[in-house]
This record gives sequence, structure tokens and C-alpha cells, in this order.
Amino acid sequence: MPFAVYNDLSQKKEPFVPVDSPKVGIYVCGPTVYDFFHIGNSRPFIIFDVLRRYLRNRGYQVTYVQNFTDIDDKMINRAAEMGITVAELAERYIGEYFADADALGIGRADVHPRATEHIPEILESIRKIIGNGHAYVLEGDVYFDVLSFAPYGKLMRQNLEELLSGARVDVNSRKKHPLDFALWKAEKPGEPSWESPWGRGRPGWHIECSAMATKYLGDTIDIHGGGSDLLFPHHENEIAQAEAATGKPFVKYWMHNGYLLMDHEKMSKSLGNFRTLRDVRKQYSPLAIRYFMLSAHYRSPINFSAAGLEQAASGAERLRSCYRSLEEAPEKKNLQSEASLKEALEKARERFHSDMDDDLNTAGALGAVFEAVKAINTALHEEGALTMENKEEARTFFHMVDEVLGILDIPGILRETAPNSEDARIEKLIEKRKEARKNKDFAGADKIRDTLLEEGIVLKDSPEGTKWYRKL
RNA sequence: GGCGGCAUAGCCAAGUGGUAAGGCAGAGGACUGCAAAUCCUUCAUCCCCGGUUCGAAUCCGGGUGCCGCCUCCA
Repeated sequence: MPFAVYNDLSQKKEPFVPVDSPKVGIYVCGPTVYDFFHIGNSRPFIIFDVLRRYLRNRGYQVTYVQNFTDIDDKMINRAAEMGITVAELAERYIGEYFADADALGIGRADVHPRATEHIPEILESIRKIIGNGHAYVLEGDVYFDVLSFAPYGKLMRQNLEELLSGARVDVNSRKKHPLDFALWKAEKPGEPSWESPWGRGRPGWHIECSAMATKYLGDTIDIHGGGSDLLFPHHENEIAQAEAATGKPFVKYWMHNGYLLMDHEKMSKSLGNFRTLRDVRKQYSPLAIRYFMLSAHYRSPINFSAAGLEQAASGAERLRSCYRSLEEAPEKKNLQSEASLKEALEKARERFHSDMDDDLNTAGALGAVFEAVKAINTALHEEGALTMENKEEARTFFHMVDEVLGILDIPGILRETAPNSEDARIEKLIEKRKEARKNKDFAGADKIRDTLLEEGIVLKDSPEGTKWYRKL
């Protein structure tokens, strides 16, 4: 079975056939860097990062491009508000983007192009669109001429009239058609601007994405992703621009993730019902946040809630707990469980892949992971040990899962960092508790355990001694 | 008005024709000095009505409810 994706162009699940397999180009709309991003914004970043990881795991050579919009109205307004330049604002929030994204385990894109660094490509693209008769100049502005581009509306499956019927119409517009959108905006006093054949100005929002996507990934790119709110007008306009410029199909597969809701309403900056990732991160671990995002299908809306995040944290904890026992398990030969565990792991691996192949069904794939967890725990419970082979198979499985979903943080579980004074302090308390228990001072022993638990340190007594770990 | 999505146990959530994955929470039990972790047991007939079918959560028709896009927005 090949990998299949739901394509918003056809509104169907389609087998994934890259333009030039095994190479795959993915373009995802990145943030406008005028502020911290919120937890809703992080959904596509996580989803498409997982898509990229999975395609790599499947053997594709993925080139992943995610832009930064570093010039637009929001940027200009915010910079003015803060009394800094647009460039300074961009620099600052690109840094903050990476701080949050890195913390969430979102891999860096192969290219993170910025609009302001691609003015020549943008100008070239506009020139082609005008040359092909799909745009017109109006006093230093350049507008895309939607009437000239017959397929306009194909992503939305609506014609111009239908698109217009619910829209607010700008009565005073000089545009040929109300849906004509700006490719280039004439300079306004005090705003950043660049030279162009039509006078100084700056690019419209939509043009940067199509210009940069085609620059890095070719005229026809395999996958273009983003949040559903970009379907119209942003992605519709990108198609119009790119295809008007090149005459070739712009994107093979359009993928859009569902919204993150807050109290069952779309989380958005404009509604004001958002929580920055920076803020949420103080309360919940990155693993819990990733698990939460992956526990539902990417196209479904998910509702942000404390209960949801806590459930996710518990689930992730169970996974980690299993990995921990796996690594701590004694090794024995010729165990009864050997063959059945091997089989269970193999089954889980197959299901994991077939679910992921089915339009990135991460919720199903997580189910497969828990089936493996169950099998490992049961074997370990019954035998008190694992064979070396089983251990290795289980390890391989978990590493594959972590590589694709990034919800385990295996190095963190193994505590691979050098011992520090904090660890020493904890070990010392555990030693003290051991003494107390030896002297049957259970009250004293429990007090130490409770104190540590309050700090998020969990103790586990076993015949081999007391182990500890940090809760998520 | 046009277009699109969703409705599965207390909560989250897979499953698109063959008789309901998985997780969280809860209950009982095992293990433990007590816990934690783990294991065992337990916990749904899939919004409503009608239809197609030997058989439907899954297909069709009709309802009801919720959400989104058509305006900056991941």
C-alpha cells in the first residue's frame, strides 16, 4: 500500500505519487513574525513536521520549506507600535519562533526563506504574470486580474460570483473586479519599500509564497500545506499567481489541517481567545503538547483544554514508562514470551505504518503503539525479564515511533545528560529514605517521597533498589 | 445565500458494509510496609427518523445540533 493523502484539490484521498520520486518537495506557510505564535499556530508546524519525518522514514528525500512573512501590514503596524524597525521586529520574532519550535521538537526546515530576501524573485514573478496578461498596474499598485484567470476558485470549488456573494465589497475600489488582489503595493510614507518597474513599493501577502515555493521546489511542487484558514484567499491566490506565471500546475497535493478550537470556537489572534505557546509551555511538556496534537486526525478540529492536555501528558507518560521498564528489564534467554512478543511488535509496527500511510492517521498509529506497550508490559510482568532479541526489537520499534512522532524523548528517558548537583541531591534523599525504611520509619520515608513527588520526582521501589524519574 | 466539515462510552479518539482499536478517568483484585509502575477483571451498539442490504457506526434520503470558509488569521 502506498502512502495516501487527502488532497483538497480533488477532495479525495489519493495515492501519493511525487513529481520526481524519491524526491519530495513540501512547502508550508510559516508565521508572520510580528508576535509569539499561539498554540493554534503550532498545529500545522507539528503536523507537517510529522509528515516530513514520516516521509523520510518511508525513504523519500524530502526538501521542506517553510517561510517567514516578514513584511506586511501587521508587521508595519506592530513595528510602529513598538518603535522599532520592521527588520528589527522580524529578527526578534524569528528568534522567538525558533525558540518555541525547537522546544516543541519541530525540526528546522531545509530552507526558511523570508519575503524581504526574495524581492527579485517576487518582482520576476509579477513581471511574468503581467506579461501573460493576468495582472494590471494601477498607480503604482499591481493587481492580479481574476477575470483573466479562468480556473480562479478551483480550490474552493466556487466561481467568482459565488465567492463574491458573501463577501464584503469595497465600493470605492478602482479594481477591475472586487476579488482582484494586490501583487505589489505602492509605497506609503514611512513604510519599507523596494524599487520595482512600477515604482517603489512592497509585495502583497500572497505573492511571496508562490514565488519562494517555486524558487526552491520547482514550478510544480508535491505538497503544499497550511491551516484551513489559508484555503481562501491565500492558497487560491497562490495557485492563480504561480499558474499564471508558469503555465504549469502549481501543487500536486494540497493539505490543510483543522483548527485548534478554544471553547469550541476557532482560536485566533483576532478573536483574542488564544494562548501563546510560550505560555502553554510553562505548564505542559512539549511531549504532552505533541501527543495532544497527534491524538486526533490532523484534519479534524481539536478543542484546546486543560483536561485534554492532561490526558495527553498521562498517555505520553505511559509510553515513557514502558520504555523505561524496557531499558531496566533484566535479560534472560529462552523465555516463553519471546515468540509472541516478537509477533506482537511486528504487528504493531505494521499497523503503525498502515495507519500513517492512510493520510497520516496519527490517532490510529498511536493505538498501535499502545498495543506494543501492552505486549511488552505483559511479557515483562509475566517473566520479570526480556530476551535480548525482544529488547532490541522493542527498542527499534520505540526509536522508530519517536523518530516519526517525537513524543517519547528517549534521550531524556535515559537521562543521558551528565550527572549534576540536582541529581546528586535527589540520590542523597533517596539514600536517606532507604535508611528510614530499613529502620521501619515509614512515616519519615513517605515524607521524603511526598516531598520529591511535589517537585515532580517519582520514586519506584523494586527488588533492584529505588529508581526515580521526572514526571512530564 | 454559496461552499466545506463534524456528531462514536464520563472525557479524548480510531474505525467508510460483516457484527465497536487505543488512551485518559473510574470500580474491584494481584503486587507493595504503604505507594508508584505493572498485570487481571470491569466500563458503548455508534445524534434522530426512514430506506438499500443476508448484514450498516459505515451506503442513500430526510431531520436536528455544532463548527468553519466566503474579510487579516495556522
